[in-house]
Amino acid sequence: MASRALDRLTDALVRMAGGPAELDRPSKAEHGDYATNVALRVAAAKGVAPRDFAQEIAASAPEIEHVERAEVAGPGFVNLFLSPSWYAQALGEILESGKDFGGGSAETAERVQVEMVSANPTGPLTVGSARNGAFGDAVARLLEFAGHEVEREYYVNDIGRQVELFRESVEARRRGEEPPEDGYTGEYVSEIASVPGDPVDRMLEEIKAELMRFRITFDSWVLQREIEGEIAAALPKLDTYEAEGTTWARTSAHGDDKDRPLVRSSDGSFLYYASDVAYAENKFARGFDRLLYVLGADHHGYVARLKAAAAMLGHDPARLEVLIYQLVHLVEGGQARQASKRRGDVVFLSELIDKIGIDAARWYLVSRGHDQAIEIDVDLARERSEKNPVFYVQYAHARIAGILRNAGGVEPSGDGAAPTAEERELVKRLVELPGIAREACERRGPHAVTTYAIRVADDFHRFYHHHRVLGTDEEAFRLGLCVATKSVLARCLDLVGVEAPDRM
RNA sequence: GCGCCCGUAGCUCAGUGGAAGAGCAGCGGACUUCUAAUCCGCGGGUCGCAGGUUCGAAUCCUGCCGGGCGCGCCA
Repeated sequence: MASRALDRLTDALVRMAGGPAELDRPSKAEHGDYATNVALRVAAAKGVAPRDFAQEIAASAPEIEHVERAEVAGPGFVNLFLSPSWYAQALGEILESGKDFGGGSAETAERVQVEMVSANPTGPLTVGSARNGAFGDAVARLLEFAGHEVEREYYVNDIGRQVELFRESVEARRRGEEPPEDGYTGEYVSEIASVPGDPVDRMLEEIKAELMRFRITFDSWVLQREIEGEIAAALPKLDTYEAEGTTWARTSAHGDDKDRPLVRSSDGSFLYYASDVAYAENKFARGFDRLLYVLGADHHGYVARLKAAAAMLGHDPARLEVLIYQLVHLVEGGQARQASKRRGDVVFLSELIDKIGIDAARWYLVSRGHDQAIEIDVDLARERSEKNPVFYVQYAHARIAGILRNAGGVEPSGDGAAPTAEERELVKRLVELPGIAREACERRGPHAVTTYAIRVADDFHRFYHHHRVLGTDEEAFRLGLCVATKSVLARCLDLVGVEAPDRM
């Protein structure tokens, strides 16, 4: 947590105790506004009993500005009870910060490249690619909000066996013949076949349009064809040897579990790892401070070899970061559907969007930890779309917009005489945003944002139900709460690429 | 066989050393109101199992069980 109002409390406790302090929100109201473990953390180092030390802290805590009283609890927690002045200050600071509230947490701004989606142009985007994009784009947005400069890139595998197989499959269809062995057979193959032109070019255009519809815009598109020409220059920088009639990269000496072949024995053409190396070198040469690769769990074996490439090329492997997300499994009609483009038995992003909408799709795909497999029951996702948490959060935003539309000339303010329980909870929730945004960014975990947004909406709906805003003695303060809450909700939604409607 | 990931309420999942949570599903309540797509209440747990570290473990370490993904000339 890192709002200024919170930081000042933490700093004061650190000075008082002479050691590290953390503030937590207790689950029970009788445990105060905030609880600190400072006595537990420091007592051991000082060689005193935790509870005794906690007593000392609790006794002098009221000397800290805005601390009304303090109690010792459990093994040595200190529960802090804050005065109304703290809430006024905290809310005032949020209003003052406006749209910037919670941002700019980066200590040093970096140039970061996020390579994501990069699906082969051999078929429409699947829900797996959608998770890649929703996750990668949310991470990119978090990085930008923290103050980093981000470039989004899509790597197009426009050459190689798969795209040739795709071309042959389409051409076979045009001639009315059976597709080749292991060829592509989906319905979309027929559609591509029915219009003239190169199937790969056309597929790529469809992917670009689909991504735009999904609100993901790329700054650059790199073709494997272009990288291929840089392989010859990159390979000499590697640690290689000849064996079995081919050239190998000694990646096992750099953390990989086995070496990787660079050249195909049969015809001397470059293999995929050679392109990986050249592409990584190409990225580093563009001067990025950090390279993020967003890959599905079925590519987790790439982590070690990509880092090995960075090391062999003379770069710090820590600057090359691979973000792995678990796969998206689909269930429809009680049957699992495997994501395989070649068999054509797969749910495409377009189908998911048609059924549950862009907002729900983006929300749902980032709202779980990236290490967690997502199981989507396609039928159920549609039926329950109105109960999707995204609507709950959007509704809170729209409700506030409604209040603000009806508001007269009263100026929103942080000053309130004696905030009620619901108002206190809401303010404490809002001041969490900076910490949530920073942690979500540093851990590359945007799902923390959606989890937090639900809590904010929860606290607001509760406040709304218990207290009228307009035409009350507390109108200025409550309007301030509304403005701040709307801003925080809008920020959270934007960070995951979901719209914040003013009306629903 | 080896590597990565997962195992928390009936279901879907948050919670990476500090007092076990949310949503959905179930049951019962609340609309002369700034939006009832909301709110209030109730029930529900050997945090996969067993050890270890620690004042303190769902969280860290070891082993095991169960599930997912992957394991050089495809990308």
